Amino acid sequence: MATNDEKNNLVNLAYVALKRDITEGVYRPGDKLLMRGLKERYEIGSGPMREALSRLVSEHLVTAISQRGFRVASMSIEELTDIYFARAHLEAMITELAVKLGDESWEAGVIASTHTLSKVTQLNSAEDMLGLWDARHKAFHLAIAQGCGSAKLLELRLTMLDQVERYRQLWLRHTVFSAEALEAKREEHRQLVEVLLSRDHVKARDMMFEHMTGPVSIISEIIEARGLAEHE
Amino acid sequence: MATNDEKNNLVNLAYVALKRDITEGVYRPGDKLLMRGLKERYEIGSGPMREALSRLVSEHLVTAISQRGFRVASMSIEELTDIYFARAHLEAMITELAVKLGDESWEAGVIASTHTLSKVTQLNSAEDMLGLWDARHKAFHLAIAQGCGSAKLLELRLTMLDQVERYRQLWLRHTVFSAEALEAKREEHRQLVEVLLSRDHVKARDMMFEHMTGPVSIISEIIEARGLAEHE
DNA sequence: TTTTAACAAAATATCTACATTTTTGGTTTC
DNA sequence: GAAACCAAAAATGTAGATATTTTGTTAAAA
Repeated sequence: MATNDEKNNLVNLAYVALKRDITEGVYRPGDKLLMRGLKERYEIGSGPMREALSRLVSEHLVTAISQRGFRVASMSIEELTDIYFARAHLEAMITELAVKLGDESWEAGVIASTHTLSKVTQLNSAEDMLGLWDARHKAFHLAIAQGCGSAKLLELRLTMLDQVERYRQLWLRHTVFSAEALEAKREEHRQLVEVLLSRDHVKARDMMFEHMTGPVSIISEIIEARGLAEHE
Repeated sequence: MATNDEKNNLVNLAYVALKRDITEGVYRPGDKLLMRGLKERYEIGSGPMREALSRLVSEHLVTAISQRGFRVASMSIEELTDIYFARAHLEAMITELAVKLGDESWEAGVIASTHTLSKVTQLNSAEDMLGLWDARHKAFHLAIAQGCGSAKLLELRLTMLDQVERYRQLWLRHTVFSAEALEAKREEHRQLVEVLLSRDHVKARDMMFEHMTGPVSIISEIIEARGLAEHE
């Protein structure tokens, strides 16, 4: 038996592939997703394809109208603002809990992932560097959040992360490819960890909220510049 | 054209019907959901049925294992505790925001729904009374939450409400059918509204958190008494 | 006798191909 | 210019083929 641990049916493969294609911009916001094309691209029948689409609908990456098929969910400044507002509040709340409840192994995890993140330097390609920094940055924030001790809260957090992903990708390139921006983030993280370990939950909460809302203005500009929002 | 406004395809009908059947206990936690039976009961082919199941999976009401079909998600004291913990924190946070940001029309909405809820009295059948109180109680809490001004937060809130529904149903019968418990809730609501309107967001936050966690011990007892949890 | 292993049959899940229904977009008619 | 119509395109649904898992049986090993 190969390395297929859990779910390896066609629906899953199509789901993962389409999700990637949407977040990577192969299909752009508002694009119509024609069955014909999808079937061809993912080599799958309509039934399973619909199921995969269905999942993305529940993640708000795709919208569906009965009898009129599927579209890539549109992006807008309004959604950007709201989603980051909600996410920042959620993350801040989780952070407060983590500071209150986190034990020694939580602290260890935070410190370890901070270190790992700080070690990302120029690699073969800039693209590799992007991927690695992103992965470790996510791991860093996850390590913090895990201290809250609630599986459901962590799940909610993931929901938001999924929904924000397309917007976040825009910010990511901006940040990672600017030595200046990257250094600023590094410093923010350093201060954040300091406060976390000092167990000042009010300060930690506020700081995390600020940390999470920072990207909004940058992303806003990029969206307007590229005309990504609400194209008729 | 009839009253069908939006989505009236077979998938939706099956989704709604199955969801109701699960929350109402027609299918019990852990039950295997056989395609054969489902197809028959909801008069639908496997394709659409899978799609409906798929949606319930994303709402955590059903679990799926590749090649082994679907089951009603199990219930457990652990999940009950975690889900109410997460929900209480979320609702408390939203309440705090609502108190900070809610405008006059928000206040009006809260007062109106408080009044409407208080007017529920004995009806034809006890079952009718249950449904009406539940609907108005939900409307009351929604009216409060809407003050937060964030569509995404309200959406997260609904996610949690869906996930908690099976547990909440247990509490509902216990509360509505006991004049004593019902009166206690009424008083809690009265105090809650008082604090909301006084704009004391810290107190409102804490009070909402308490209000939301109250049912846990009651539900816990019911689950143990009925042996609903994790049946082998 | 009890346990383990091997296998075959039945039940079940998954997928494809095609049939049906609905929408879309262009053309004609008033 | 608006309404009515029609054909092409697309979405939705069904039936049945294929693949996988489960179950029951038998026989060998402990």
